[in-house]
Amino acid sequence: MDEEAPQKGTVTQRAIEEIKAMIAEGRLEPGQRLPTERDLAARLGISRSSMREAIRALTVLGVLEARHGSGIYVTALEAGDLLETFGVVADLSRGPRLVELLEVRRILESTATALAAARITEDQLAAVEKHLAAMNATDDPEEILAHDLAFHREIAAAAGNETMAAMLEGLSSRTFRARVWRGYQEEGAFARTRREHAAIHRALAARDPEAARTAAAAHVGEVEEWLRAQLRA
Amino acid sequence: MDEEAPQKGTVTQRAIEEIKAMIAEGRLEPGQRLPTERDLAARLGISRSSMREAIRALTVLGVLEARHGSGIYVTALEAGDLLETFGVVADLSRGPRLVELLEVRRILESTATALAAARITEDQLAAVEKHLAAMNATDDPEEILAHDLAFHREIAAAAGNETMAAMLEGLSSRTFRARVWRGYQEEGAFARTRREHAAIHRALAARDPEAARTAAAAHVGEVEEWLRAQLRA
DNA sequence: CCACCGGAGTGGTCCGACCACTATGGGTCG
DNA sequence: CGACCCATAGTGGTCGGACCACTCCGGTGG
Repeated sequence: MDEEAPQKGTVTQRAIEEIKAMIAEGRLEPGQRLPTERDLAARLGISRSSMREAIRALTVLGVLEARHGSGIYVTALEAGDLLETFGVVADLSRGPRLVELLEVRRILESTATALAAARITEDQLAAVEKHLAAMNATDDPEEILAHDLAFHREIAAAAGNETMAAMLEGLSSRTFRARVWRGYQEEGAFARTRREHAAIHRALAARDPEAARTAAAAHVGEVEEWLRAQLRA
Repeated sequence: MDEEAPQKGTVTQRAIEEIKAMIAEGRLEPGQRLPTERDLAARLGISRSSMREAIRALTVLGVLEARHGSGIYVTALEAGDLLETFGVVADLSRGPRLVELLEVRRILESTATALAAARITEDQLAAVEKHLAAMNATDDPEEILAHDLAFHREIAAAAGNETMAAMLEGLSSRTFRARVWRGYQEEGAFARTRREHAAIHRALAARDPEAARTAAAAHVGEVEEWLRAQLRA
């Protein structure tokens, strides 16, 4: 009864599944510290090298966190931890795939903005306004970009769904870099963006979900259309 | 001009960024074969062990694919490749996070179903009907589950957005397992699911996007509500 | 011409050593 | 007595080399 020889795939893959299972079954709680690499390797009967590969894999997935000199820990398993990789996906997508990604973003962003309009608090609204004002007060592209991102991040947070907010975060980084490049080519893009942001803010302040949904959809759709046109060229 | 000492983070992390950059900048095309592990390690001045960790990390992200005895290749970078990890996220999410995930699925699934209603071809509709019929013809939970998944997969595919379809695929595996468990407890769940599926199919056949959106939202919302109730208990 | 087979090359695994960092506890100084 | 400092044990990080398992291709013999 020695439970040998499952032997499916690589030993590293097996180790990954093993640790995932430990977490899924609750044998490992969020924040908890794991045994040492050497222990884990011995326990599964594999070498430390292979175990390290497994740990590294789960680290990039945002499931584990290795602290040099201290130990390996399970992350909080919050949406932000796990969906960080989502940004990588967005960064590596190109062509038609990028348009699809933007379409997804349009759907989620418009819904999130609509939810935010219904739920946003005064404090959160003030934060949104702060970034809106800062965005309009400068013409340094880098700074505008930062406040633009923060603007949408605040709104997503106000929607009350952390998972959705984390996904939107990932869907934005690449998108926004593209928009900067866009500003280079198309004059008037900044002014249009400013109007769109103002419309979104108006809808939020008025607590009007439908107007917020429409404004957000138009905002993202604008970029989407431009990207579609670029691909045809 | 020897370009030394960036030295940020671990060498493995640097290697990961390096390869990601190669792909992002187009120096590596989808499907292309990479240099050998030994070459890559030498090129970046790191050990093979560290390079292997980097490769393993990008492998689990669906960016690279290692073929034993042959070489390392860049994947097609299709939505399905990159979003496979999305399922892991869903599997490891629990409690409130799971409800949020389901909320995201409701939004995407309803939109996808609406899009499908407008675009679905006769062939695709036939495939949907096939799974609907098969689902109703058996009472083996496993088989029902399989056809249920396929039912929604066909619809997502008909929506014409591969990225969205891949995300929904990841959002389903965990969800559906939960529903099976649900069937154990709540009588009538199967019958209700059957009605909901029929409503979705009706909307698709009628090419009625709004009806499709509503039916799909209700379908997912049903599970969502049940899960919310479970969490309160 | 084809089937077979061998070797070269590749990823997969393992080992053992050492480095870099952290945390802990005991000793020291104020 | 208390706060500080530092030696040290333990942990993850890196390295190099050895060997195994598999794939692929070209030569060889039928």
